[in-house]
Amino acid sequence: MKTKSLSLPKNKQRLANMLKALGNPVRFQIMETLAERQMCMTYEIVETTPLAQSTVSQHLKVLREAGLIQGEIEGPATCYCIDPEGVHWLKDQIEGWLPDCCSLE
Amino acid sequence: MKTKSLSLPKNKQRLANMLKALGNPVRFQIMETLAERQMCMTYEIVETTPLAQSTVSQHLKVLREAGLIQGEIEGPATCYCIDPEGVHWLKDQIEGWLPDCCSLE
DNA sequence: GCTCTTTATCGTAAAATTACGATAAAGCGA
DNA sequence: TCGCTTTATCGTAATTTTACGATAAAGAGC
Repeated sequence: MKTKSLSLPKNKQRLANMLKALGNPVRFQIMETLAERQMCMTYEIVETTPLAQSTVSQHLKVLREAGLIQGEIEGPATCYCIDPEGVHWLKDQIEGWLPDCCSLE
Repeated sequence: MKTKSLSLPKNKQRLANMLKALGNPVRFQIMETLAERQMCMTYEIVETTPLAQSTVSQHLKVLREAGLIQGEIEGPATCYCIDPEGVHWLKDQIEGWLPDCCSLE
């Protein structure tokens, strides 16, 4: 008994999706780790958390599908980094959001 | 079996909380309605959604507790509007977030 | 006083999220 | 080839979120 449709326009939907992905503290921290280190193997990200590998892998999937990170298979491992286009788009959207009230200055 | 602590610093915690609140499409749309109309009685917000009054009231509570809106009791009703300070703070945080990569130009 | 309107909260059920271990799948080196 | 490492996915349980109706609380008007 959840998610009563209420479809937003595609842009807003994408934005809300990104915000939701970032709203989880684990995923939020993963983004900061990736920003700091430029790129990480999955197992390195796992090491920065108290969580199981499978759990982290799922969080990475959420971030990937939201367009916030990108992963490249590299031998048996995967190398993740921030998706600069996605994050740029997000920042752009937020900056122009609710322009009537609350603009910066 | 959820929410393995992982405490973020207080600022980031607040930011993640706001993002989570905005990640829900209903709440996202409520923010836009409030931005457009400046202020709304609760029942007006309910009318903009297909949801029950009690459900909308809960969503408003989440937004209020995240510091994104403020409600003022006005007679038997409540008048909601955007919390400009909170939204300003959010925009500020996002703008300065992940400065190493992905800065706007 | 009584009724009507408006809203928040409570109790609840349904659905989604989060987490884990176990299991695949795929590359590397001996 | 056979292990070993690394990762993604599957099946699952626990928790949280979302939604509703019913109920309280509080002001306005008669």
